[in-house]
Amino acid sequence: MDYNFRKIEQEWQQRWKENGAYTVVNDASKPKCYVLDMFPYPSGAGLHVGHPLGYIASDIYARFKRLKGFNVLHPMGFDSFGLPAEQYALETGQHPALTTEKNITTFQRQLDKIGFCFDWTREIRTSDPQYYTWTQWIFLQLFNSWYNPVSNRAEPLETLLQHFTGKGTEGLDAAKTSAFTASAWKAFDDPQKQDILMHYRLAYSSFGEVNWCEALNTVLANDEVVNGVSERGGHPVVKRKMRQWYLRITAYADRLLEGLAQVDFSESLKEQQRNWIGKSQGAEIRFELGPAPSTKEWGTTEEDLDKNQPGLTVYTTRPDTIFGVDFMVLAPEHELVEQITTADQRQAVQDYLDYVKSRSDRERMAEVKQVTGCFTGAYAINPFDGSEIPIWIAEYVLAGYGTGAIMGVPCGDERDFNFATHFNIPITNIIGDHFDGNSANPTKDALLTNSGFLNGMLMRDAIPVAIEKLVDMGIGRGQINYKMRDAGFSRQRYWGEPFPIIWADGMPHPLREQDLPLELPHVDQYGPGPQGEGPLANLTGWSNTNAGRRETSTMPGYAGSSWYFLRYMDPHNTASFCSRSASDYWGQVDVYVGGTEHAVGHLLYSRMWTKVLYDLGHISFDEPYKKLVNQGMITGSSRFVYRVTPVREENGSSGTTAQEPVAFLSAGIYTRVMAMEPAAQSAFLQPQLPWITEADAWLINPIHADVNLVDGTVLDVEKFRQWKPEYATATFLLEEGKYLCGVETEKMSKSKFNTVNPDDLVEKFGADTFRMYEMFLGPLEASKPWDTKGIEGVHRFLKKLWRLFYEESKGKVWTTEAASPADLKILHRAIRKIEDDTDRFSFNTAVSSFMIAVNELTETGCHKKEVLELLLVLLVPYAPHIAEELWHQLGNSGSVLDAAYPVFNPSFIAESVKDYPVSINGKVRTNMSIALDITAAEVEALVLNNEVVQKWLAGKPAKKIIYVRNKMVNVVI
RNA sequence: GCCCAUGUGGCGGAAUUGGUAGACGCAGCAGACUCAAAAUCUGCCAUUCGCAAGGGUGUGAAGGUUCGAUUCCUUUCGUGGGCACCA
Repeated sequence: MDYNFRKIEQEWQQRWKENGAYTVVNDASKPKCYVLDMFPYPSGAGLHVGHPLGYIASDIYARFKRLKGFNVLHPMGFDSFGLPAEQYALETGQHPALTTEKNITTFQRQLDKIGFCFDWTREIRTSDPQYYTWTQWIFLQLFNSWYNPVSNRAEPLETLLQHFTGKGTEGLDAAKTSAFTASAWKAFDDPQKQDILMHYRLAYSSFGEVNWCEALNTVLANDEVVNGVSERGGHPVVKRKMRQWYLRITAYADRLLEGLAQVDFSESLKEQQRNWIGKSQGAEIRFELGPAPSTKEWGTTEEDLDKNQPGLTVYTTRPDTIFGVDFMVLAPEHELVEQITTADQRQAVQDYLDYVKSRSDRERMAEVKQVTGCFTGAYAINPFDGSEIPIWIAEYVLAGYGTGAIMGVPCGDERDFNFATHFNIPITNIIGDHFDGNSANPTKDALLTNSGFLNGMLMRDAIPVAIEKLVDMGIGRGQINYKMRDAGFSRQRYWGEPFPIIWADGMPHPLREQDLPLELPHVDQYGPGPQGEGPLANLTGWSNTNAGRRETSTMPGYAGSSWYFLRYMDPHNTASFCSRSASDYWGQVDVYVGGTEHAVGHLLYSRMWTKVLYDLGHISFDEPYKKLVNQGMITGSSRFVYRVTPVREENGSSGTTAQEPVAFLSAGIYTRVMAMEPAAQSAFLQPQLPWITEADAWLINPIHADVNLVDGTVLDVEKFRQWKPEYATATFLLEEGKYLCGVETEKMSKSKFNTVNPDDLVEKFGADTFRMYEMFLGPLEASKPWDTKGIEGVHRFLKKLWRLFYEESKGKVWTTEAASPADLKILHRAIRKIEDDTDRFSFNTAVSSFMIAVNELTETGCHKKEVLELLLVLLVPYAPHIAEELWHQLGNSGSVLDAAYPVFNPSFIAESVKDYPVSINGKVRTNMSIALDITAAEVEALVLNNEVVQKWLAGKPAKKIIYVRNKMVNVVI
């Protein structure tokens, strides 16, 4: 009886499907565990071996937890709204709904072959109206809520209205709108009130500068723009003023930051989120404008800091360096520029502004190091010593951050130093020896000099002192800034959730909840609508209603994915997005598995939505994911052949027509030839390639060969000849009868011919082998190269395991004989190691431990059911088909997953496993067994009586015996 | 430039987190079985000295702490990723 994996896997997959083996019910009697994968976008391109990596890991973990008695939720679905399907529709005219459906079918078929334990009854698709009705519902919650800075949470708009009616804007952040009193509020008309409310809503519409991508004909969020081009497709992105929907994620900046302390994410991912949020603490300082020191009394109240007051307000994180200010710089777009520029500088400033305008964002980004700027002719006054500070404009200061103006402290800031040096602005040194005159020193640990009342203070201590003084003088205050901006939430596209909004009288009116879902209407044309609107604007019959005109943009891709993990808990609920009992039971996602590419997009948005739903009382937790595991990339291992190409006389370009001779050099020959002088090269090649005449008449180029035509590094020459017509008659220069390819590790991509299709491997080796091999490749979180050759080792292991039960010649070999202590030692060591490894997501070492155990059992000839059965329990998360099959062969019924075996009970592990090494003088070590938790004296007696130790001590007394942790005994002679 | 990772045989990687470095697998070499192939099995496989027994060296490099360092600290180099005029 052979290991017939094809038959076994097909039968078990069939059985699982028929029995609904992985259907999960909300069973409050069992502890829960929620294991989630980042759901895929169903793209049309097929899978390669890198794609299932995370799914396999989560599948193993899900089964493992079920084995340990947990009720495990392990669902799968599709992020089925999105740009690519619509781009495809534009090119081919196929409706996105159709292509998406088709892609999902393919996707599911591929996944099913690998034997995942997804509960498909809970499948969700973000483009399904049953699903997006709740996306729209949550949008309305956001629209009808505001962030109360006093209670520090989101609240329904009613509490804001109460506040306005009672106290006006008193106690609220004044920056949002200009202040008004309760009576003024009551006097406003409706449009005025709506306009004010819009400044508070968590989802709001506003006229502002957006990232516009002409090629995609839509607005993009900041995280969808990378280096000035769109993340998808790499199209140019420009700034444009438009009316847009936004998500007030900035209100949650602090809580998103603080929440990172409670979640188990990798340090680098947390760092990425922190960088994105970009919190910085500093101060805003207002400087009086020159030219001469003013005699005006400084104000002392908050209102005096109003930006409308004369003066220049800057933002700095280093108010301690205020005596080192040698110049001011405004962003070119700063509103004061026009006002303060003096007559003799007007032309120069205008020229500079023209220059700045002429430069694109990309140019600006590419030439970061270039120092440019222009003096305005105006001066600000240092409030402490009355000195005049020249005010410049320069593009390195950004209008959108802080106040759009900075104070230049060249001795402490690199950019300021470069600026001062470039424009010959004298530099004031306020840090004594710490400044050497050649470069800025951004230290906080220097003692201040030349700094008036701050003299002699440590800089980091001077920061609060300086702020306090500024507050006393009424010219400054502590201020926290964030780099993060509110997230753009509308797209001028078709394939997304329609907004449940109707515009009338210039105001947005939400649909009533009972009118949801607002279904996406069918279109035949996917081109843009008029005036920068999306395709929905072309459907005038749909967009014009009695109540007004519908919002024609749609929600972005991240809308549906920001809350999908909640829907899995209660996917068929028609009364709410998820019943409170379901979300209370399942709670946070215990383990979330996915790539790092969503670090600052999806992961931040879904964290925010969770916090909003929590604040509004819809769920009981405010962080969605307890633990996040980022699987690493599987890189492709590309194979190269080295082609010798003649250079055409006429134009000097290399030829590729079929008539021309084609030759390939094996990798070793290539290396040798490349090391030769040109004359030697032709002398070497000519005997074999007669068409080579002169040294400069040919070229040698490495080109990608399809990895599927290569076994290890040996090229299958015959298959290669058939690959492309022009290779059919090629000459191959071999080494020892073989053509060897060059190897390089690169990202997997079709164009590099280094992708490997999982279907082929599953067909050839089986799903169990494939699953275990993907895990065996290396640590889950590391990026590692794919090597098809290695899969045979894992396949051999499974065959070896099978032979512990059945052998071809003898048939059944397993017995009911009782296990010996030696057998149990092998088993128990495996249990301890594999359980621990699986718990820590160290799947590669767990697979190794399986191999060791099977090797040992084979070696000792152990075929005992008692031992093998428990091994299957351990194995079922990794290789479910073979484990279930053999489990049945042993005469068991039901699934191994539900076997109530005491495998994972700590007391189950025999004493036999516990042996500990002894180390003497750091030199000699051997194994000996000692009991746990014995006293130092007992250890001493044990060690000294130990035969091996006696031998090495050779009669000499030990000076000291150290009982180290990990039960290691160490003796110093 | 800043931040975060990371560096171990020909290759992927292991080392119970300070305790026998190189587990396990791939590749390679030698052998068994076979008419042959496949499959399977056995042995060798960091480096150096040695016939051997047995030594020496060795975890990117240089220091340090420790009885003991791949692991901790300092400096430095290489690779990968993120951020990038955020004041």
